[in-house]
Amino acid sequence: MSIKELAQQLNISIGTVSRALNGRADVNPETRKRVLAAADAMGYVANQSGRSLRQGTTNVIGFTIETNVETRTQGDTFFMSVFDGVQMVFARHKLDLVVLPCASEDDPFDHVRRVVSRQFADGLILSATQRQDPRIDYLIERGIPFVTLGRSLSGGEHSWIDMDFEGIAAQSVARLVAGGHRRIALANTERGINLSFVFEEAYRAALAAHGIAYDPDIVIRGEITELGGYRVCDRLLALPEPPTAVVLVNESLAMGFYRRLLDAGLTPGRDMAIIGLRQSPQSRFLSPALTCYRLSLHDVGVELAQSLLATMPAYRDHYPQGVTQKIWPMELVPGESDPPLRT
Amino acid sequence: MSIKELAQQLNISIGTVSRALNGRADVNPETRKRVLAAADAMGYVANQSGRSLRQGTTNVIGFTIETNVETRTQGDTFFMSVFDGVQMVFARHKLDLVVLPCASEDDPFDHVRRVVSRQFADGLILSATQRQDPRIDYLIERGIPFVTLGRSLSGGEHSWIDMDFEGIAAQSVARLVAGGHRRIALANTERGINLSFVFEEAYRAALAAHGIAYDPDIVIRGEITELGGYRVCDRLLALPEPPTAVVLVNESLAMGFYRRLLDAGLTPGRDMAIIGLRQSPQSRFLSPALTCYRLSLHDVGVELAQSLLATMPAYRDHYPQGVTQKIWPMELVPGESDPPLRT
DNA sequence: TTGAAAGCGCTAACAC
DNA sequence: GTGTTAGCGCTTTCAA
Repeated sequence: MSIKELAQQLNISIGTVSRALNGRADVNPETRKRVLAAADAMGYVANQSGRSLRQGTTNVIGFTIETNVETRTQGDTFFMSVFDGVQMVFARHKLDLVVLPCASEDDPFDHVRRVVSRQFADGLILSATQRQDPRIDYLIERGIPFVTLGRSLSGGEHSWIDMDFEGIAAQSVARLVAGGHRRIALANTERGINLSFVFEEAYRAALAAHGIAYDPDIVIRGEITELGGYRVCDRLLALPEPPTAVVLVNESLAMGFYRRLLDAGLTPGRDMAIIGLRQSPQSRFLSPALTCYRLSLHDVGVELAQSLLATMPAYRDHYPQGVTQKIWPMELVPGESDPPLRT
Repeated sequence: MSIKELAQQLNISIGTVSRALNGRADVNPETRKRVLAAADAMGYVANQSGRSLRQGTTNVIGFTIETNVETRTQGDTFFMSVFDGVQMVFARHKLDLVVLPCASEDDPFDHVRRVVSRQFADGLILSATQRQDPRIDYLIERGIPFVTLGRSLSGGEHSWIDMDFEGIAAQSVARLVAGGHRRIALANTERGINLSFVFEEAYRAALAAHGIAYDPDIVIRGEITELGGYRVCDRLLALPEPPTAVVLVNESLAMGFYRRLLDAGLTPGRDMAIIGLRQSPQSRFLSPALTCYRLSLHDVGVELAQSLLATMPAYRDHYPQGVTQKIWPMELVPGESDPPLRT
């Protein structure tokens, strides 16, 4: 079912059909009605390749995600909600969101390069930004509109949205210090992803602000999974002088952390204070309830979409915000996992 | 950077360039080398729209998922691992996997219709199959190659892969009965999705096989989330005669279920035996460890990809398996959550 | 208000 | 082994 066939059915030229379907003003209302009715009846929808070739735009926005171990074990929860917010905005502009998973064997940079060079999408949303991220430089160089979920040292004037890791680290440390804790560990992710650096820096700054010396022995890096949490706790407990509190870079670690404490005959919270990161369906059902931080992932998705559109000439008018570089605030959800230190 | 420019650079016709790049035999090895080198140097990659328009194929496979509440809140991640397996197979054929999230506000049928009519993809993988699923009939009618992750009453001769819910239900009930349980509840998902029916039927059949009467009061339907599990347990505990064991349609329910028992001063396992569904990162860290079933999601992805390719004329030769209708076996992972009934 | 026609980038059929 | 060219479906310019 091509526009040609549709035009033949109607005894109209294809040009008129195209104009009618695309809402051009210079078309007889009567004609338009006929065209729309026929298109609907015959289930006609414009072929995207033809349209893209002609217009040079795809009406598709790509969202790259990585299907590595860490995303695989916790990513669905996070991204699905973000997608939903993104789509809500795109739907208004008849843009389609397409998720481009980068296979674990594949290199994220090559992946983005392939996507771009095949002209898959008019714009991109990148996740899992690295501290130095060649994808960002590449997209800038190629002039492809994009926004990243996560900061990076690469680029500069591009749009990004990131969570307020500084705020979280500062607030978590302050809360623990107020509870009498001085020996506060950090369970971090492995180096590479930018969040790892940002979070650790903020943690160090927060310690310094309270006059606490940084001790590398109680900064443990591992995989962001339940098992990773188990192992981190294991290493902390094996220290000559274990910490009395820990700040987790990701709430997925909490479950394994709790379990390791229980296996050692210790009680999470009472024997070691724990503050997680994002409130998740799981963290609410931990016992004791995990102290963590709340944000609306749906709203993050909305903001991502709007920031991207703001950088695209065709949509700039609707979103005159320009370049967006936003630290997303998160709200403390006090739990029972970080009581004051018993003296 | 188009093929035309590339050809001009090389002083060769675009036809030859095209043939060289596409690995045609009738091209001078010397010429091919020059073309490939130039393409690489200039970062040329064929425009997908032009190619699609000409060949009528996109080299893209779409994987539809739904970003509804259950997928969004489900703790563990199912799809990322499946994607990874799917991509491994597609990479061999230079096919790109693209995930098409259906927004929670959108209708899955409309969504598939849009995807198809815009000729986005050469083939589709559908998930979250409904008992009656118009998407299946539609794809068959339109002759679009597809495979579903999940059975359905719709269609017939199409390919699908589904988990062995019958086997799980039968094995779970048998295990509990062997432990002395007779009053075995079922925590099911809400009606609609086909798995709900399949699982419940298998549960009833298993009860019957052991001479146990079906009691609708202990079949509770709710949301597949931690909170859903909490609520299911709540309702079961409120019964005049609570069950001594429960079979969960999804392991995400387990965490809330455990929590509700603990809140009531009961011990999961000892006071109520629990068998979950799939082994997930979380279920391994529950205490007592959840008895559940294991499968390789990566392998499911591989099988999905192969089944789809087997139905596509262009790839049929590599995968001569024809229509695949496969019940995926799952392996029992005994935990401590379903001890024998104390007498 | 409509029709005719060019041309987006590409591949394949055909001519040489 | 290479060049030429038609045409995939569509939008848009230009002419009527």
